[in-house]
Amino acid sequence: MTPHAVAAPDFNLALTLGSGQVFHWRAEGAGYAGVIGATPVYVEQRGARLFTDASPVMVARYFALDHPLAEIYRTFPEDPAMAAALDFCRGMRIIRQPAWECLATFITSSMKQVSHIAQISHTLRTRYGNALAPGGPFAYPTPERLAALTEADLRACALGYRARNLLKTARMIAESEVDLDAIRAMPDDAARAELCRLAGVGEKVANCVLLFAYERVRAFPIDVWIERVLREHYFQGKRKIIAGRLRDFCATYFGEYGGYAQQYLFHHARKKSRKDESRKQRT
DNA sequence: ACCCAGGGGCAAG
DNA sequence: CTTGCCCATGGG
Repeated sequence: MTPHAVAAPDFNLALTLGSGQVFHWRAEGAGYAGVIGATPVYVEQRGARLFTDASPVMVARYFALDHPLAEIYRTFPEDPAMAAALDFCRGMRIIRQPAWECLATFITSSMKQVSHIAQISHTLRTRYGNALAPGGPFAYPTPERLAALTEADLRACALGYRARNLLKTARMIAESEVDLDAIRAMPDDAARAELCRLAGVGEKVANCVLLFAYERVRAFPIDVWIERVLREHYFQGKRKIIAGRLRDFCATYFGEYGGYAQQYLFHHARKKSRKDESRKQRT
């Protein structure tokens, strides 16, 4: 049943869900099944409209259908790498995730491939999350629920060394040592510093949470893929690249929607690389 | 048998 | 400020 229609111009649902910002949606029928907070949601795209069984207002907000995409594209720098990424990713949006599940998921993302992050998320949800209907789907487990577990419990979910960090952070949140709601009102730098107090959260993970959960569309996470893109297309020939210099460059060059630019460059680089690999195998 | 993945933390230059 | 090393686990 998908009784509600939502106008969704300049939007590509499949691209958005497959771009490595959220990890629990799965293809079902002609659309996708997932969870927004504590609400099970089915959504499918037909042309410039979404059809969903959930609240249209909630769906439109989650997928950030109010972001002015045309205006965002006008702020992108004009260079070949950015142009190729835009051409490849047109219609992708930076969605608005609940802060805790975004934070926890990116703590588990350290040195992991996208497919395995999804696997970990699924295991945590099914083992320790609340069932939102008989047999699922499941909400992401609350900080309180995870805080009551042992490190061994989490290691049994294939978390490896990340188990310690997730447990520590869950306890810090459950004890109100860090207040995720209060961060919403802070300026970018203060919010980032506050997030970095949590176990397993450094600059990269903090920027992911700022971008994907706190609507800080300027936040620019630098992971191995983005660093590769920067070296190849923006710092060619330079042997030594100071980390701080790289951060300053990204903060200024990509402009007020730098987080969008980053996500387009990231997804394009990842998919292009996979295509290159399969091409290499065929020849 | 390798190599790499949406890193962080800590010690040592 | 920087580099080096360790931390687990799965996919290619």
